[in-house]
Amino acid sequence: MGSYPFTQQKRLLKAQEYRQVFDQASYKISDRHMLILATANQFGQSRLGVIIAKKNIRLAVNRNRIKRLLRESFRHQTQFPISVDLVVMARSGINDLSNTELRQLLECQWQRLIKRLLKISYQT
RNA sequence: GGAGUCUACCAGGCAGUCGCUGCUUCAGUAUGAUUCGAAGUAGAGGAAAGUCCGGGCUCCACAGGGCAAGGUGCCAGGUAACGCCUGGGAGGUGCAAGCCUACGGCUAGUGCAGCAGAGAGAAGACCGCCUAAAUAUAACUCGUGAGUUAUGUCGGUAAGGGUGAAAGGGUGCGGUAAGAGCGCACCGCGCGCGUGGUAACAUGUUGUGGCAUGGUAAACCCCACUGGAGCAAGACCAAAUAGGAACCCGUUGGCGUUGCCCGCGUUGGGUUCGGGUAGGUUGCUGGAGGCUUGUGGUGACGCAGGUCCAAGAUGAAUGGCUGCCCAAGACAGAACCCGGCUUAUCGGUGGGCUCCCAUG
Repeated sequence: MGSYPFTQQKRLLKAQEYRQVFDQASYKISDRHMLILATANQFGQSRLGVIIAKKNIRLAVNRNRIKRLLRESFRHQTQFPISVDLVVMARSGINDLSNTELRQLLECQWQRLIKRLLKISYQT
């Protein structure tokens, strides 16, 4: 049975690491709830960073909820063909989604990303 | 039983499974640090919120005094302290239990007050009231300036009407031309004194004043009290980089000093010190701590004993999924820590008190 741990190595921790993703973002997936930036890394495992602006989601309780759901969904996601650094930026509409809706939406976004990644890796 | 009021408390639960953070123990590589693995254990709130006050803690400033700005403001007590709490007083409100109060000083000064109204602060004559004094006209009487009556002017007047939120104490009697604290009695008010109370204040007065003292100080102002900034405080370690210091090596190197030599200036390499950016460590949770027993106090709270240890993250943990149950889950997430205040909030539980109805 898979345990899917989520340790410090699987997160973006420093401002510099976030900046790298912003500067070299080779893949972008966007809709009205969120924006996902991604870039390939050399660590052998994918890493996640989350940005939720106070302006978009006012209450700390809701910011925590979205952050946790994002992490949980990312933790169960093991199908990336190459290791990538991700930054997920929340937009204000995301707070209207229920837990179930958000989970389904994220599942869908991961599939879109995987397709893009596969396409690139075939070309190279 | 119904209605109300005050106060204390709870904040969905259980099971399975996959994770996250701290701590403890065990095991492995290779001593240790560290990392990984396993097990155990702990892991948001009554408001964690707003950041509105007060402290602890840290740094800065500090001989003493003054000025400015802001805040607080009945009295006493509690407290580390407060703008908080408790008790008391005063005023308002409710049948009551209760609740509310920005509650120092406009008999220090300055200012302000729409509309209405004659007049809004050493006030005022619109209607009304008066003809005593002054004066004008007319009539009459006595007889040449006096009297009486009538009408008016000036004048007197704050009783009555009218305006207004408010008209410069109220009622009665005297008084007067009419009136008026003008005088008196009672009531009210101020001052003084007595009594009770630590005091705010209450109460009495067979003392006194003759009404002088309208409102507004979240208007200026007067009186009393009041250092500043914050954990991104502060402390430590420390790649990089700028410009430095000391020592050593070389001085047989380069450049300049007219060509050469000496000398001088400048330049080099290494080590250490210092510096402090990125980053890291610490501050960081055992405390004005919780629970409980006794005791002092009307109470807030104090004192003494016993017992317990209850989050500590740092891109930031405390969650996801599945199933079951019910009264169907609100507001909402620690970020140095406490004491308050304010605001948000689905429901529910216990206790005290008041009023109404019924029964005994």
